[in-house]
Amino acid sequence: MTKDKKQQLSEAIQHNVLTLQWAPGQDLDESSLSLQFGLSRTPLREVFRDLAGQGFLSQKQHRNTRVAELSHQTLREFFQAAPMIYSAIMRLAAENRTSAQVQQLEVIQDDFEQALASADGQARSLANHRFHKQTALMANNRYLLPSFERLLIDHTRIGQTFFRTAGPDQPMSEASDHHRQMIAAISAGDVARAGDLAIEHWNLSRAQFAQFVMPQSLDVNLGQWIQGEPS
Amino acid sequence: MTKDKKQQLSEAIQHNVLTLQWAPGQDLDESSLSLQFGLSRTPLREVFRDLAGQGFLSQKQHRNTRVAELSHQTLREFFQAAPMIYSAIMRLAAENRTSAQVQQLEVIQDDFEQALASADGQARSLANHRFHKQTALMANNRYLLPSFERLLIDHTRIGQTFFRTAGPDQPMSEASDHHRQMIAAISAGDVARAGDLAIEHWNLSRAQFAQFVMPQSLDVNLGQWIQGEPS
DNA sequence: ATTTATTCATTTGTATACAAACTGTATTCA
DNA sequence: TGAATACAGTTTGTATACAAATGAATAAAT
Repeated sequence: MTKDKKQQLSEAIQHNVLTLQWAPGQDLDESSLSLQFGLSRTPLREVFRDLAGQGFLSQKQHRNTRVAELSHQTLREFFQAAPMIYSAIMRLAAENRTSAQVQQLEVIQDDFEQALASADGQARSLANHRFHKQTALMANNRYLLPSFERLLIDHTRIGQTFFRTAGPDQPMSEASDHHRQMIAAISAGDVARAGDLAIEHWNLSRAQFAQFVMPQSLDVNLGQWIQGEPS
Repeated sequence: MTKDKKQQLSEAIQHNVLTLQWAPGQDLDESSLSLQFGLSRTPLREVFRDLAGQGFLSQKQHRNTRVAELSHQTLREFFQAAPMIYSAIMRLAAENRTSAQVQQLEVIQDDFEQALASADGQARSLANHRFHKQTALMANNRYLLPSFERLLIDHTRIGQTFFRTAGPDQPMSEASDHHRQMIAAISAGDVARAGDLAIEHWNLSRAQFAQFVMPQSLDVNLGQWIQGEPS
């Protein structure tokens, strides 16, 4: 049953990071985790390295491994990159998708809608994560993937706040609508439409990001970088 | 003198991969390398993992680590992603550069021109690599960086053919011209111009890519994807 | 003769013991 | 009292021995 312990460990860490159960910047303890998962430190450290490479964790020489930080410098960089990469992924997904992948995406979207109906913020957020991850799989481009995955990690972490608080109200169902339209565009191979939808979908997220950042960086002129490049 | 053996090993591997001294797909041997660098397998394997995460190497479970492959599927994906990412990096470099970084870039460009004057294809190619890597550093965006670095690795590997064969002739000095213009645009903070130059510079590379691919995939309709998306 | 098992050698993966580096506390000296 | 230093405890990094998995070669069977 508990086949691949490394895989299990990796997924557990990813889960804890994405759901903010482990806070950004939080220290990880090798020995306690290795005890907990019945692994020695050697393979555990390999998992740490992989996840650091993917953007879940961060490592420095002779210092303990931490959950990747989410500073407002990070967020600035996020906003500079996200629309472009999301849009490119969506376009490529429309171009390269297979019908099996589209079916899989529909299943994931069903899960997402079910999660929206529930009160479980984590379930909502993770279902949303899986949706976008599937689009990246469909885009099938190894060069874009690592950047996209990094963006998605932080997008999901920031989105926690949003998915946690709200009921099944306005912006939530709007996001779900977008997903449905994306599936249609991808399925039809409508590259331009898929790209536009990504931008539209991402614009919807802006409010929630501002909300997340606001309390902890009042000193920053948000408008300057929320709306695009400083002139 | 030989301070950090892991760092040395990592750089040696990167060098061998980038210069094609290790061919794409070639197997690496843990025990012989660990002997050669005076490191035990544990830290050596950590270096392997890091470099696999960065796109230099590739790993599969219970199989030996290899130099990352360069298939023509890879190249297709390369062409889909490269112009966009290069252009974005160049724009951000123009936006975020510091004067110290610009100075550093000028030093690197001097090296590049010196390398062009020499007959050493590897030196030329690596100098070009360093130039573009510096622009990525200046762009200062952690989300874009991993994709850019992957592109640059394969760009450099493919470019070997080009830099090896030619003398200090037409396209070579044109590339150098572009570099100089990029420095000017970045230094002036001219975001749009920097982005355009990236596209222009990249278009120059197209011929050399076609040349690289041609002999080993005669069965593919090159025109279809060299020039952009299939319609 | 071709396919299917079985064995053995090689290579990858894991556990553990040991070495090096860092962190915080206590002690010394001005 | 305050700064600097030394020391101890903890944590990270490395070496090595051992276990598991793979692949090639041989033997067996149809």
